[in-house]
Amino acid sequence: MRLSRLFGKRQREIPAEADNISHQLLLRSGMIQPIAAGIYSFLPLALRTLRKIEQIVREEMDNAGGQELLMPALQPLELWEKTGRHLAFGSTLFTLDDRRQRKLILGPTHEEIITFLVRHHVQSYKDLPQMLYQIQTKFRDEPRPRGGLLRVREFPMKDLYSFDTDESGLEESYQKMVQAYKNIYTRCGLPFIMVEADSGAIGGKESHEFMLIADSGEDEILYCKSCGYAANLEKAVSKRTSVEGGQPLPVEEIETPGVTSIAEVAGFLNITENRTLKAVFYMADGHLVFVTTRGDVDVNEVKLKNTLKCLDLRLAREDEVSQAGIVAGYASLVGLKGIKSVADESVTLGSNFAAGGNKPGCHLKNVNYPRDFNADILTDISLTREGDGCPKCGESLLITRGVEVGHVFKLGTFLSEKMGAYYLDQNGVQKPIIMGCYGIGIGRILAGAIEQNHDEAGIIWPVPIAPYQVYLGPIFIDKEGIAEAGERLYRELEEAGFEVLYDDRMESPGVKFNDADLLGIPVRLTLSPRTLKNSTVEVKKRGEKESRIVPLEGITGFLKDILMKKGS
RNA sequence: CGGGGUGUAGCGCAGUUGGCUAGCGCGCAUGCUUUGGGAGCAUGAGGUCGGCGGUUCAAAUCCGCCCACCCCGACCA
Repeated sequence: MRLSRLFGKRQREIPAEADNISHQLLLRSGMIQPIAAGIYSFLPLALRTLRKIEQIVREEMDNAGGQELLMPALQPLELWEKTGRHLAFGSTLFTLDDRRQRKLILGPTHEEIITFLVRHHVQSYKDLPQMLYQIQTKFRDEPRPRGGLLRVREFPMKDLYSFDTDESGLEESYQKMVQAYKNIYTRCGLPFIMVEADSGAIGGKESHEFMLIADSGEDEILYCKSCGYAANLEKAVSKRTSVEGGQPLPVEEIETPGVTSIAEVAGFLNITENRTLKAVFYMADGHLVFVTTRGDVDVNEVKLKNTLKCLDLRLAREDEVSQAGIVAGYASLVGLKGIKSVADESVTLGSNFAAGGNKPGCHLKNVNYPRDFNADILTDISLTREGDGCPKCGESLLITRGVEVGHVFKLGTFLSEKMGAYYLDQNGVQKPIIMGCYGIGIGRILAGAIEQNHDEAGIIWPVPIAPYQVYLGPIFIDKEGIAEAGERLYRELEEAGFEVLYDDRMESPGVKFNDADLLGIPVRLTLSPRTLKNSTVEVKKRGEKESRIVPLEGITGFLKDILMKKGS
């Protein structure tokens, strides 16, 4: 490709709207163009990288036993009403009416469609297992698109669905996909981490996410250096530790006027925060829920939401709390009746806690579980923090940020049951098909790759997903045979099978070098009167400081070597 | 949806106590001179000042309503 003809202008200045690095570089390099919030055009350069990522994904899916197909983006809302998932997706679902006022949606994912398909084409255990996938555009009306391609409303995604007869089959499919995913990120040249995850709106049981480590990532990951445990913040658990509080003593009332927060209570009584009980109030699908934890523990709202099995969860407003007869600042579960309650396990890990007295200006000392209070649900709803003990080995957990570029779920049978996707087993017994689903955000890999691989000057593409492998930039192109030599070399490289971006522009060296750096093509070739005189060319790898002079004779072999080399 | 911010040429910005033909840098076009890390000079093209309405002799500038986009939070590949 001739740079003079390449569609998509590079920009010298950082676009004002772009805040994070991949967004800035994608815009500056002329790879994407926004048209509305979270909606972008992919220009030729970006599309080449996208296609390369897709190809790697496709090969790994095929290798793992997947079959590619293509489902419609346009889906009847009816299908979603059948599974009830239109409620879980809520207004994230793009909806529209056709000319007969039939409700349609733009698919945010394809479990409904694929299950419908499979229901019609699978009858017997002999038809299973199956792994079906597609690479297709997904639509999600995200509440807040952000970060360029990191979070958008229309995006290309690979989604594979597995169908098995039993749990061990699902486990096998799941492991095949995990391995395929690992292969994909490795082949793309992108360091990743696999973490335990919450399954969110998709539903289901076990779930893992694949993260590209990057500071701009939206997700927080807790991980253990010594045993390898890693989990998304919303899923992470920690080793729970008990607080020494001594033998249970009789409950005692204390006057605590104006003392409401945990910090104030602890200070007033001269005890540590983990010797108190915290009360937090949520509205779950419109109902007030009393949530209590030990004073040093924060609530993990995702865990709480899963525990309550509710669709909508938010902190309750003051008026909602007082309407329920609760005295904010002095509340506890001691003697409280008629309100749904959830307690974190931490309330059992200690004794003689300080808690609210359920009347203004009053707290209780020596509150003990379960002697003095109980909760409808006792479980882990704690927010794990950096420094907490690893649940597996007890070492201190570390925290980092990542960009989620893949997510695998064990779905089980709830979708197949709702959609009527059954098979007959060897004994002629009808059983629901066991499902798994596996997604990769192709466009997000592109953005994540830039987040991971850049410097002040621009992008540094890993070779396997670079839009072009070689940037060929003759300088002083108007001088003694340079243009001709450039054209000759361009032709030679293309004939040898290299993907070459040929900078045929009449520009100063500085302009060309800066553009080459911005675009991040892995290898830069510079042809100049100086090098040409000795029948040589200057070769510089994008990620390296030093360049070297190489004879034109045999240049294709030389390039092959450095492009193949690992880590380049 | 809550909180914050911004809309003036392709990009980055100035101008906003109302006042002349709306400016600057980059980029773009033409010409000459240049050229190993974003060259110089000259000439030139390019604007519904986010939109609608109002106030006024006069609005980018004041008032009202609306829209769009960005950032922080609740959600996700």
